[in-house]
Amino acid sequence: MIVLLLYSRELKLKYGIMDILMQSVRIEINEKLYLKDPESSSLGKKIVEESIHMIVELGFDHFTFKKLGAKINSNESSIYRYFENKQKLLLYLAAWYWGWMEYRMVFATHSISDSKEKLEKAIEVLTQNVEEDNAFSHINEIVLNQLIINEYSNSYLVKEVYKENKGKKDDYFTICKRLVARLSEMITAVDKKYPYPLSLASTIVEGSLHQHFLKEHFPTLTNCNDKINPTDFFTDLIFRTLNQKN
Amino acid sequence: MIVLLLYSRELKLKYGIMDILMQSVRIEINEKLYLKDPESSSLGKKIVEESIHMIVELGFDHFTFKKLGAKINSNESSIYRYFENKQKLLLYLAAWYWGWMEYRMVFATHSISDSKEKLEKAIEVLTQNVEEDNAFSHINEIVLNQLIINEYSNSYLVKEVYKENKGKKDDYFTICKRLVARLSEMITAVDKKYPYPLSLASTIVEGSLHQHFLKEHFPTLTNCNDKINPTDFFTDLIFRTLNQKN
DNA sequence: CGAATATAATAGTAATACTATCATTTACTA
DNA sequence: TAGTAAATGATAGTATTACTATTATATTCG
Repeated sequence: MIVLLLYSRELKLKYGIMDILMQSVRIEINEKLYLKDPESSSLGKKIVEESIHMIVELGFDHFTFKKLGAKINSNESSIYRYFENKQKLLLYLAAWYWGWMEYRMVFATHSISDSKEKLEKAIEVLTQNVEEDNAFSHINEIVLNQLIINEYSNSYLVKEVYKENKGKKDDYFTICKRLVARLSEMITAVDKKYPYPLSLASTIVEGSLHQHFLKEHFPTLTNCNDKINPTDFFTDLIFRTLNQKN
Repeated sequence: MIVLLLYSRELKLKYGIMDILMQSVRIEINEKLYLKDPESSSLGKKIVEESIHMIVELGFDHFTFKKLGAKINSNESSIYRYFENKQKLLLYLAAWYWGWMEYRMVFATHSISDSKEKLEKAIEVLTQNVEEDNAFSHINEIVLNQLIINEYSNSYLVKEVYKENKGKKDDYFTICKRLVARLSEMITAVDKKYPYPLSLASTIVEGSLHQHFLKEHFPTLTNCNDKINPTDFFTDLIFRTLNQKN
């Protein structure tokens, strides 16, 4: 869930309302993903902040707590007090990412009453490349977006997750599930008769990451490039699909 | 490429033509993926055969050459003579899988002249769950299909691949690229004006794996289940999308 | 100021991902 | 059929990883 704090009138005047909101948004994350809340200390924040850069740089496989400790002038053992292991840290980052995406999607679509427009906006938010960091949170969203594009599958392919937590596995993905459910509802609002709203929603969410990945690493497998982006492709796809006159 | 050997008339009578073809099909795999061709010896075949089962059982992360050696009554060091490391072995298996899919797709669609029918058949072959093993090759295709569903992303997310092989990285995926290109052409044949045939093709190919994965591990994120399968979803999606009358 | 708490430093363990060496079996050839 | 090359097996060894445990040193807070 998202927690909003109240800010003074002065602050609201100084920054825009969106910025204020961003500043005060806190993305709530499943407690089982950490041992000690990284938001509760400056070391914790540094761990999260720097791990994002490091995973993007080295790839998840070559990322270790020891290397991270060295980089932030801290110690391996200290990092272990925040996260059980690096898989949990990755899941934490993924949860944060989905929470943030959900927040942006809900925020951007909330005031739109036309269902088509609403869905269009949602797709835009979900499939766009993140190009601006809100600069309030310690998390660099641009780099985090890159991380998720590169490693997203790791975050749910780690067999640990669903072996360790039989029955509870879904907990880790509550946010992502909620996001897909919301998108699915928007699809249904546009076309009540469409029979696969959930599959279409999950295809948009993960297909978008995939197209971004292809664009970067295997450009011959996609039409996306500097000019055409995944948003164009998916917007076109969804509106061709819904409300057919057959 | 696919190599066909010639068989005697007797054999052709004994088995059907498809079976014969299957028996004589050999999927050619990039030589850089192995040190010694595993098809060239019984040990090599055992390595490939048993590794598939083991990776599905343990998950790729917990799979090791030592464990595999124990299982096939061979030695870690012997396996290293066939494959540089387990990542390469996974890439080998993925290459085999895509080669086999391409073969099935080409075979199944070759004689169809109507472009819609052709595309429909291709989608069917690519998105269906593999339920029958051809029983000729030593590779169990049902289990391999399961492996690819579980671990496919590993096979191209391993940073090694595109760090080690800058510029050459695509080589490992030639077959997959060719498959997507063929599918893309079939899409264009149905609708010459459709602007994203490559993206649509890659979305089908990887989206199908993803839907199979969700069906199994996160059923609330998909409409696919025992009755509805990814083939239904994608067939519907593609034919709604192409040849709109707008 | 003292006590709790957080962090750092160090050491140690078991597993992994290899490499190297040498012994043995098998296959092939003169 | 002996003799040799090639394939495989057995064993050992190394560096790295993913931790756990222990103890020492800061830092914070009542």
